[in-house]
Amino acid sequence: MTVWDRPEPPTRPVPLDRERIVAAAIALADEGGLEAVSLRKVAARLDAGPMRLYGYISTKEELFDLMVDEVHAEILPEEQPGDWREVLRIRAHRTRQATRRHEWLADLLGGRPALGPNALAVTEATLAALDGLADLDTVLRAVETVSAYFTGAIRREIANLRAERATGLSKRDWQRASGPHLRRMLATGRFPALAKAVHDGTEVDAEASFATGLDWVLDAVAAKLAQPPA
Amino acid sequence: MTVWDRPEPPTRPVPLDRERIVAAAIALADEGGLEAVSLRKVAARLDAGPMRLYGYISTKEELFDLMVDEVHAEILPEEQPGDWREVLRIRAHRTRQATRRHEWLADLLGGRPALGPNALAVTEATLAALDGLADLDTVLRAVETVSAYFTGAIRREIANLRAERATGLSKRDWQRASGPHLRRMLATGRFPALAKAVHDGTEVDAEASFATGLDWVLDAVAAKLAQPPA
DNA sequence: TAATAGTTCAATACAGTATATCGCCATGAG
DNA sequence: CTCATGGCGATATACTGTATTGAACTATTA
Repeated sequence: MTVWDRPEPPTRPVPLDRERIVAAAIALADEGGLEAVSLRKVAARLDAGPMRLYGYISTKEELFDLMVDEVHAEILPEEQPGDWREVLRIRAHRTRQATRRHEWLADLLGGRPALGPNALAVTEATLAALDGLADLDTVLRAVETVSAYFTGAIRREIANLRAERATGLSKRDWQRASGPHLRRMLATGRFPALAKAVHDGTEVDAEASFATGLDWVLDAVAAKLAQPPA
Repeated sequence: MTVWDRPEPPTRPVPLDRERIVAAAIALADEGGLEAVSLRKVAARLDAGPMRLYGYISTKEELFDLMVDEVHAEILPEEQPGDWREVLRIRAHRTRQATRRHEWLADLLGGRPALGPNALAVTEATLAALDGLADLDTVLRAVETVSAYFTGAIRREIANLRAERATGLSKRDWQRASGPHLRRMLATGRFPALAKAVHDGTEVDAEASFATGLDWVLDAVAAKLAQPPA
């Protein structure tokens, strides 16, 4: 027996911490979606038994919360522009980009209040940028309205993207041909306006349509912020 | 042995169909949330074995899609007003109300493209109301922007509602006291704007804040629809 | 140094999940 | 009455999250 086949010493297990667990979970989710995240697989990726994780997190939901918060660190920009409108626009776009990097985020977005440190930091930065522009309630409503928009828009975008991927078709063709199902539905003649929309609608890229809608909402918010408090 | 204790004849199982399955699933979800919906429990509620369902649906996801579409029947109003703005507003409010009756809908809203007959009918009605108001692409963006808003807003509302329920506190108090966690966070002084918002923000009821944000978005959309096509 | 207390981790266990496979039984036709 | 067919249900598989329990190792105390 040479040194080479002497058995490895019983590998002192690498100490775990939340960060490493969350990182492993995110990696798993990036590769195979949220459903690929199981405590067993996360643990396996860290060379640990499943039960080991429960020393650091107390439930799978909590792990998801931690994952969401971790991504919020990517969303928070390094430095903020002074213009409130730009702050909101950038936040929306960064959230969208983060979701494109981590598609599973779409499944979690808006599903639970985000109270982790990074999410709070994002909120803080947003509120700070709008502070004093109008009475507090108006400001809050402005922020919430914009967030509601981009949350919903991002979710829909990802939902469509997945549907396209599943059929391997572009959005146009997807709606045109989408399985026999939609075809049949449209062929019934019960949905003339929809049929026309599917037929005549231009295919606009997702980013542009996201940005356009966002600008509309920002316009609306600007108008309300400009009004003197009632 | 009297007639009364004569054993029941081997109950010819009630024939199943999608409608009954979906209804059972919705009942389960209404009572215990989406996570309470398992194929086993749905089947049990219909006095059937789990495998029986696979003759009518091919996967659990499909069952969820059917549930969502079923609720869309509640969302589609009997008769539409002529005013496009009212049409959009009513659709938003009806979606919100449906989600309050079926909270689990919040978990599914926007998660997948809604292509069932009822969902298509809702879309059809909406598009019909906006037909001709502007060029098609603008109309589509208008509809999508409004949908994105109310989807996101409804999800957040339900998320908050659940969080409040979990702690048994009102929104105000929830944020004030919310476990030790948020308290500690705010106490660090790292989130002054947020702290001020939590401290000074008036508690507005969910419906009013939903309606206000919706009006803002509708204002924005109105402005864009009014503009002559570029 | 010896013994003991305590903490940390992993194996096992349990109850549940979605879904595939297969064999039986009941109903229909001939 | 017999036979075939097809729907149905029981069983099986490979997972899931999580509770419990016991073992092994660390640190402390006598």
